[in-house]
Amino acid sequence: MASEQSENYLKNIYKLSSGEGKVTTSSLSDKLQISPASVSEMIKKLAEEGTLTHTPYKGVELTEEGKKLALRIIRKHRLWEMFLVEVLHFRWDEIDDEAERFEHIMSDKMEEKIDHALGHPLTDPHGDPIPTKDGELKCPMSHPMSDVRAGSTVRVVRVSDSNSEMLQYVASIGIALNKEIHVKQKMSFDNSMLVKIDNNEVNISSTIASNIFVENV
Amino acid sequence: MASEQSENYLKNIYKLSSGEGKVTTSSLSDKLQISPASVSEMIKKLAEEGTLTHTPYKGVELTEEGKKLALRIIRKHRLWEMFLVEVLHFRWDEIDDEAERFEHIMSDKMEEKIDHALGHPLTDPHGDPIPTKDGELKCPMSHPMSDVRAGSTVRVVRVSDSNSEMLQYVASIGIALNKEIHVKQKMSFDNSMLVKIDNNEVNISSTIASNIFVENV
DNA sequence: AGTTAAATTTAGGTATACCTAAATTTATTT
DNA sequence: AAATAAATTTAGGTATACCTAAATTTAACT
Repeated sequence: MASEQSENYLKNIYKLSSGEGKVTTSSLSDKLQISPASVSEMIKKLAEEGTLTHTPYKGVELTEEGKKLALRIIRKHRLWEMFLVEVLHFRWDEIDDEAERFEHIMSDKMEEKIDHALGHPLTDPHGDPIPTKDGELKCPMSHPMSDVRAGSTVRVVRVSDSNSEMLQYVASIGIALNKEIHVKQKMSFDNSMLVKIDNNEVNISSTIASNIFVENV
Repeated sequence: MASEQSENYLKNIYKLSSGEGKVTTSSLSDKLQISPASVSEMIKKLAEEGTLTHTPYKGVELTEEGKKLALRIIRKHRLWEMFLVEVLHFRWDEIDDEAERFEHIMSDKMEEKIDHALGHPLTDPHGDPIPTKDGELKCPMSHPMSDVRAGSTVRVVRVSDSNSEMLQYVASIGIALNKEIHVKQKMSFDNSMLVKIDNNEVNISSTIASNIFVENV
């Protein structure tokens, strides 16, 4: 069995890869808040274990086995989040940290019991799909628009409803479900994005971008 | 905050000390299945941290702070066990290992939520008392079944959770919380007991009898 | 194309928590 | 009281996973 930290790397590589394809050392370093040097080391170890392939100086890609493991962790994370909200009545904004720690120590038996107690839910409280036990993902997984690379075109599948003022603004600039968005440029200074919606160019702040969930098109 | 392993040491020192007073390196080594050398090292570290006092070659004793921490872990362990049985319908011989891992990552908020969801229970599924948040512990009036005289009828209030194999066996012969047991005979040669449970006659070894806690009925 | 900047990797070092083997202290036996 | 046995501690070493600083590779800019 992979170590707790290995699992964490796999999970986050999977998440980044759905927005980026190949995942770089620095994007992982950013996401995990671990120095690039340490990430580089760990990548070497994971490559030896066969959960990912590494092209030095280029990036990493999960193997089939690595993807299975990542989806299994994501399944545990999302089932546990669902459980926290439905059964223990945690608020939405409280659950992520709790699930973060638990996903790695959750036994397979516990996974089953929780899945059963919740009636085999298909999505977590954020609306993200819960992978199956075999590591399959029925509906495509969305990712925050903030993870999308410049040059890509994506389709909106979900807008986080944490803030109604933001929802209204987002609608006013033409963003709606199934709307296609082309990312022209990512500003390095504040991570805002220049995007094209219905032939209009708009600048979107990183805060907003991280609340708009898209799939590749 | 103490590390996960520190917590484990404190918890087990507490458990041993209630039966032994001072706890030795070798008894801890036995209980934790960690070499005496490693235990000795860890003890030195815990003594420096102030959670226990160590008289070299003699043994250790928890400080007030150490006892508080230990009882806090035990509280989390027992609350989680209760939750596993009451809410997720685990069998009571399955829960100990699950709780073992979780007790160390359970946040204070989670502790509160679970305590509330269970209606502030006073004992865990084995009948062991759950310490309060301030680290107080009230033992129920009970005695080991090995002390019961032939001819008495008693009620099970607690089964010591020291050994999961024994727990499973005990469950298999029909012994459960609040179950009534009639002691028919005590064998003088090996101190085993002939008892009646649900109209079945069973022989119980002295080892098992000393791990089943009962009250008179 | 050549230089500079950015990203990545390697080198050397830290902390935790474990191990075996050897040394030391304490307890037991003759 | 001396010798031996048992318990405990110290010494030296391992694995994981992190770090900073230096070296290397790739990308970007005149």
